[in-house]
Amino acid sequence: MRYWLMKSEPDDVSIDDLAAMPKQTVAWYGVRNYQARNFMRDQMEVGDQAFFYHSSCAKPGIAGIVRISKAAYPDVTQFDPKSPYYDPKSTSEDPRWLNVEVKLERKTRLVSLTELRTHPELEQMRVLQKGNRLSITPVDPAEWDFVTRTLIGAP
DNA sequence: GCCAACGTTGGC
DNA sequence: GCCAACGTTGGC
Repeated sequence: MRYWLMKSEPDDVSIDDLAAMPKQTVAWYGVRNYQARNFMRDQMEVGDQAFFYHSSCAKPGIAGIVRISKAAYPDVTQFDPKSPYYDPKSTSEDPRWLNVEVKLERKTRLVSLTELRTHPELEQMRVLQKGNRLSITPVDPAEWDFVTRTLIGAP
């Protein structure tokens, strides 16, 4: 069982959008980076928990907690010429891109990026490292505990 | 296999 | 909109 941080642009899918989805579940489509894909393919398991992180927006930060509800399978948007995530080099026989599905566990207060940066306990967190661009990053259990217990608190 | 050019990410 | 950092592409 592992912990993760998954970035989403709230203009695309926000924590409130997820809360409004049927079954509060959404396919994590659109990942077009091999390292992030490999995390989903090789390491993510149903039941893993992840921070739902708002990126590329006015208030970047952790907005909720989700759980992996379905293991990786081919991302349908790669085959759709109308999708911004279309990949003409990918074929259904040998799909290049995958997605898992996640289910909302709970919405949290917005723990901003600037707040995360103030805590020495989180210095090593992948998402805080300079130049980090990965949309899916592993979260150390100690970091997970610190954020959930100390910063977010009980539901 | 190298590496320059180019495209993307994402905070500010 | 800017720009640093990084990934990908493609010529050689």
